Amino acid sequence: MDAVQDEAAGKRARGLDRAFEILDFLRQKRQALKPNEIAAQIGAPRSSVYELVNLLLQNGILEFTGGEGRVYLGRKLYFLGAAYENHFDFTRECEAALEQLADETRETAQFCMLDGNRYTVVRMREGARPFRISTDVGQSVPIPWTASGRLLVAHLSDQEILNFIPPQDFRLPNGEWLEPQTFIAEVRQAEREGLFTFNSIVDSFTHCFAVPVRGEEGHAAATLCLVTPRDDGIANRDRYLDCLKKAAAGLDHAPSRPKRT
Amino acid sequence: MDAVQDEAAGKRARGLDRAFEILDFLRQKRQALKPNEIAAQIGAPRSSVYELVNLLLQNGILEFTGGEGRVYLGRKLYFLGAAYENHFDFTRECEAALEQLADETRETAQFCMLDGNRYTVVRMREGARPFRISTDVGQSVPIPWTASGRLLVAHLSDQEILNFIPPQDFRLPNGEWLEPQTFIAEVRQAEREGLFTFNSIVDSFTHCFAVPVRGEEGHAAATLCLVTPRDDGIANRDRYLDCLKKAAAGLDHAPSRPKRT
DNA sequence: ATCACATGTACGATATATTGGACACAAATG
DNA sequence: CATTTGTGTCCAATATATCGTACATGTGAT
Repeated sequence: MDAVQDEAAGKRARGLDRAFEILDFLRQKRQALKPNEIAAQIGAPRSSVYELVNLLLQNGILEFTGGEGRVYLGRKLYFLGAAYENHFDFTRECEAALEQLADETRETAQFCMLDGNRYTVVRMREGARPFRISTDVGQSVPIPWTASGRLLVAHLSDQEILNFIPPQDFRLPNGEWLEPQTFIAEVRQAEREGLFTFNSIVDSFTHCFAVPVRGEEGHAAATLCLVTPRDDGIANRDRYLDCLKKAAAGLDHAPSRPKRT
Repeated sequence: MDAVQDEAAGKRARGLDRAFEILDFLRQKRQALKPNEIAAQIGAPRSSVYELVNLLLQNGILEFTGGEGRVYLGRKLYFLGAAYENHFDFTRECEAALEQLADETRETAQFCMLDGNRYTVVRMREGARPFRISTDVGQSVPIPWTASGRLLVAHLSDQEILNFIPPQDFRLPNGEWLEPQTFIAEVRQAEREGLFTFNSIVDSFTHCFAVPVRGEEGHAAATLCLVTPRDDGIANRDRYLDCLKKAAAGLDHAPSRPKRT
């Protein structure tokens, strides 16, 4: 519904929201930070951050690490994440699919999902020529920057897409502005064709292939992608797409199916 | 400090604490539940639980699954847990150690840690005779019930141990009462010897071996364990302990060492 | 039909969590 | 030496989150 909640000025933030904002921020930074630094960088009152950090420390959600009072994500989060992974048991099948893709194509293969209203690489298998991939596993990236993004929002209406994606995420990394209507047209095209491919707009030398992995609700719960050198990708387009579709078929309905019961 | 905080009557619970209580409860249950059921089973006001569940749903911390409005741990927790695992990169080395133990002993090997003030099996490798192990991976268990428990609290003073472990956890599964002083004596013995072994008090047919894996602070951050049939365990005691110590030495200082930086 | 129960929603009262600002201290900077 | 910056703690004010209660619904039992 309200994708952006922190727009009103002079309003107090809810502790829970702030807490998860802190956790997400630490995940993005991927390093331990002092409460003071966190407060400054997320633009939250220092006293609130100190209070919340202490609460989270007591719960094992955060841990002291790196010295100097720095904190990072805690063990409890690992346990909770492991329980999620155990329930929605996509990991094993996912790894097998990536393995298969890597074997057949020798290219870099990725398993991607939405993280809130952004895109993230959940698992990756490096290809035979491991060139520098621009997005690391676990980093969240604006949806419009990625081929997978076209598939992951395809179940939403045009208006829902516009509400869902933060407006500033249509600003591409090279500074250009991607017209939302252009993006939506690509989404609809991807939806019809059941795939999306393009020359990456994050770098200037890769071609990206994405196909949907469908969940219980029938829409794309995740995607499988290949990231290839541009020449290679264009030369092997049909074969690569076949490999992707085959691998995705093996995962379909898996990501949201409980392990048992 | 204050291990038990929900003792005072007529006091409001803090949303954050309640929220993580809900998450932990779902993890213990390992299944999706309706908000109503959660409220009833953790003894929290229904209106509060509905409010919190909705907040957590909006944040992706919880997800609808299983129909009928049931909720379970969400994808965001998986991402946060993965970030923790990536930072404190014990997984790879841990798996190798378990593999090695399983090869050398053919017995069930476990990697265990504290989860707050209880004990949990983080990873397990089934042995050649996979009999029914009483504790599953991810379930949390009273510290006094386990061999590892003796090692995991050994860095605390006697008084700290008593404050740390919930009093009711000294009630053993067979109904007997384990005198805290007896437990503490065993803790000190384990600390001196750098190991603890006993016939399991959870079941009646296994023998347990535990050795510490030391973290940066020098005390047991985790343990490696073997769970064996009693005869086997007693017959091979010395060899098994050697295997454990060797494997633990390979992990020492690893659990809390960042991958890089 | 009547009752009991499970489930979800709505709302007001009040206990309290969030917040800005003051304070203390150390370290860096001029 | 004076000043600025970074860090953490403490405190009171008030906006609001929590919680009891009431209400609405569906379902199954008696």
